[in-house]
Amino acid sequence: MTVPTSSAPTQPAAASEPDRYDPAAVEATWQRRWQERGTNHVDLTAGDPARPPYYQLMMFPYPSAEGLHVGNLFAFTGTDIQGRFMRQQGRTVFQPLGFDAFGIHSENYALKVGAHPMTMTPRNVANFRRQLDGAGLMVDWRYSVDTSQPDYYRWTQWVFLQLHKQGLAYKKKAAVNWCPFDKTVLANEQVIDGHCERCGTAVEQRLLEQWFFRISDYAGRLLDDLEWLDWSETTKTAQRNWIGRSTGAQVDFAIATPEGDKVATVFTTRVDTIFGATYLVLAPEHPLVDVVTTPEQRAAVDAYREATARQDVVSRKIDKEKTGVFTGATATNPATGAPIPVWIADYVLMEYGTGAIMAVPAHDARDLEFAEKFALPVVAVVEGEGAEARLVGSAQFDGLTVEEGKQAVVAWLAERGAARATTNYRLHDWCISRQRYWGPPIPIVYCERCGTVPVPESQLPVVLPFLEDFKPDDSGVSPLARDAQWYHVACPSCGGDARRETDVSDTFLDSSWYFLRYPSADRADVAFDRERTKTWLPVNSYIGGNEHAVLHLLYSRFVTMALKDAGHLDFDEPFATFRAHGLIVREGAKMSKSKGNVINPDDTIERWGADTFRTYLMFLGPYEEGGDFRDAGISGVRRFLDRLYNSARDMTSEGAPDRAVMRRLHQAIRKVGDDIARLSYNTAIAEMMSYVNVLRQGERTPHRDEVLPLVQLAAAFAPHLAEELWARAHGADGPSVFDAGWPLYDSSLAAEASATIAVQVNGKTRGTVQLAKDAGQEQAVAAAMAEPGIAKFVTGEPRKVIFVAGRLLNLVV
RNA sequence: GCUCGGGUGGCGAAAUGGCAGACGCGCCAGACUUAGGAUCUGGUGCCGCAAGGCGUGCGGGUUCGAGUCCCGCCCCGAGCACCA
Repeated sequence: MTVPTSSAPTQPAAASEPDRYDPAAVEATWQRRWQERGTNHVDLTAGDPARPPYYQLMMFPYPSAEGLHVGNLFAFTGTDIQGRFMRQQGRTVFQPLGFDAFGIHSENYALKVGAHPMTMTPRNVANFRRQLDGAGLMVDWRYSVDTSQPDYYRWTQWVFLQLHKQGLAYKKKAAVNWCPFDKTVLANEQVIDGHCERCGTAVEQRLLEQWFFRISDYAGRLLDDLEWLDWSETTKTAQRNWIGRSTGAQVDFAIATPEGDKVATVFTTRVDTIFGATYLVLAPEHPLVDVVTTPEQRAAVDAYREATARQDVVSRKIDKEKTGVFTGATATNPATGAPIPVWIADYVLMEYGTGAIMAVPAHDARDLEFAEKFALPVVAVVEGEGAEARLVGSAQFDGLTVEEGKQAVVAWLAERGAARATTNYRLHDWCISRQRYWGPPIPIVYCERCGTVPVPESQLPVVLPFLEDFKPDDSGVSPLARDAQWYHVACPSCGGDARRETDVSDTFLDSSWYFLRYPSADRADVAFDRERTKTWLPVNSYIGGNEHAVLHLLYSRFVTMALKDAGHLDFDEPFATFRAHGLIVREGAKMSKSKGNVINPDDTIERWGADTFRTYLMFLGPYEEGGDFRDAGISGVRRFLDRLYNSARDMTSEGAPDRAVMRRLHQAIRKVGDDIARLSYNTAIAEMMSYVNVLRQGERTPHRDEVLPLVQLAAAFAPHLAEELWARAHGADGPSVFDAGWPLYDSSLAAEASATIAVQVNGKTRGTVQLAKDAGQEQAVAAAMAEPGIAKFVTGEPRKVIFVAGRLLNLVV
């Protein structure tokens, strides 16, 4: 009773043999049909008010030459299930996908294999498309992006100009992280433990002119919104750590010099300990150092400053041994009036706070280490630990708690104009300059007469020229400078001789706004269309890896806020909901090429089928925690899909469905729906397996009404198989199973007639009794006492009886 | 050091304070088979013949009842870190 649907020849089987699930044939058929029928196409006007728009976003991949990684597939499948499920729930789902094709990664790979990124990238993208379609993702490719194409990066450059217009882009000569291997500047976010995130080389300090974005201006907003954003807690925590708010106070210390008093302002989070501040430390680069240093100390101070300047960023932060030099100057502690010495030391950083601290060695480990090394006084002003801590030796503040002390001391100092409460952020401005080739040229022109001139929007894109030799060098200048024809340009302002900015922008700028582009990807005249943006954004649901918790997600939020402030958007936050998925490992170990334990999706799909692969990836463990891919386990999922297939093959429409089976079905409808919605895919699959076991119990012939709803439940996980079985039941030309809705849940059908009650005696489970659903305590006790196995533990009258209807009875004797 | 996660059978894992181990892998036994690395059925936390006892990293506590809540530790993973 099956409708032959596959154009691919099925295995020639003996007439007596029933047909078997053939994933390759089913998947080829449906991938073709989806394409022919435009099943994955979405109407971006979202014209049907009964089907409200739902923007489901997945993190677009970098199209590597190696092809799709299982990690990609794990991420995409988990997102795809959400998108397909929402479509079944009646939403108009937009679930686009594109390619993050620019960047050092591609460029380095091209250099390594002697290829050119401009020719290599389209090949890689095509291979990714093939693999992604083979995995059965519900993607509307009509709205895709490739960040390395001029029709995309034209608008990346436009985004730069919008930020520039607002004064959020600026150039400064700065000590930057320089990777001597990749020969480029790295953002702080790309330096891991002093090493380049990409190649692992130790990062050096270099002074270069760089373009920065003033993300630090947005630190407060970026932090505050985390309060209400519906994001994975792990991601929010990572962002909070990164932004690093600390509240405290700035305090002014007068330093005596021959030209009169100078003021050194320090930042402290422990102003309550000011009575214990026994010396002052300035960062070596602090502008006051020159002013306050005495002639006797000048030589020592200069030598120390020079040594610090020579030191690279890495060793300054990693050498924990305290060093420093006395300036010869004396400051006055504004709380005690006592003279305290002024030192310089490289453990105080110019970039953070005010570049100066008051040292309280009694209550700060770093200050203590320094004080001990240089024999500076240590004065304790807090006694006790934690909540018990009280101020001592602090004049009128004695006896206050730390918190009370902070308030009182800052207020007292503020009265004399010597202090003010402030907030500091650890977040640094975002350096977007890259002295590399494979990225969008920063749209700036330098004119001798007009200075720094932004390229007019009408002249975008500034096209990245094809450079035969794009290899970076040690000059600190981008390879683009070598293309004289490109480099020399007429000033857009005066028409005179000018030269182009040769830096390209950071890949993270490309990806900071791609979700805005998707709905308008077909538009050549605007970055993003007002109406489409209004319909589709903010993104309803974003799912991706936590490796982007700070970089990509923070930058996207910042750029969105900046574009909003410029009047281009009317929302602050781009992603209403974000969920971080876990990491996938294999047999307990991280997958890596060097270990040779990488799973090749092509091989796995060929062997097991895409539907089995998808479902198994989701079955490994909790989606948000990741999972362990064990090769042996996949057969269980395949067995499940086989049984689903066989159930549909064998099902009958004669007679009526079984009541008990239908009860289990309705319980499953509810649980699977709830579980998918909360990304608990592994338990959703377990529930379906459990139901199939009921369905096939004793090799019974299942009823059509028992089987088809299961096909719908499984559809998001195994879309090809579900379409096939659905089409066989409803005709090959009928609507897609994804437009057939979600099976109706009927709580009266799901309800159990009787309940199994656990009976405990003194909290130990001694047995169970079967009771009517609405049975009361008396009936429960009577039933329990009628069981000899239970009654023998009950001596005399129970002292107390705990009864939880439908669940448990506890007799306390 | 600070901030988050997480520690449960042989393995991957389930469990609104209410029968710990659902579901799957593996394993054992059986059925069907010329065959089984196919399929189906049953079993499978540990100790014990059994009755029963013991079991969710360790130690306390709250509760009629704790994997779950509280306190103190230990271990694993992630983020931040001379950030004042």
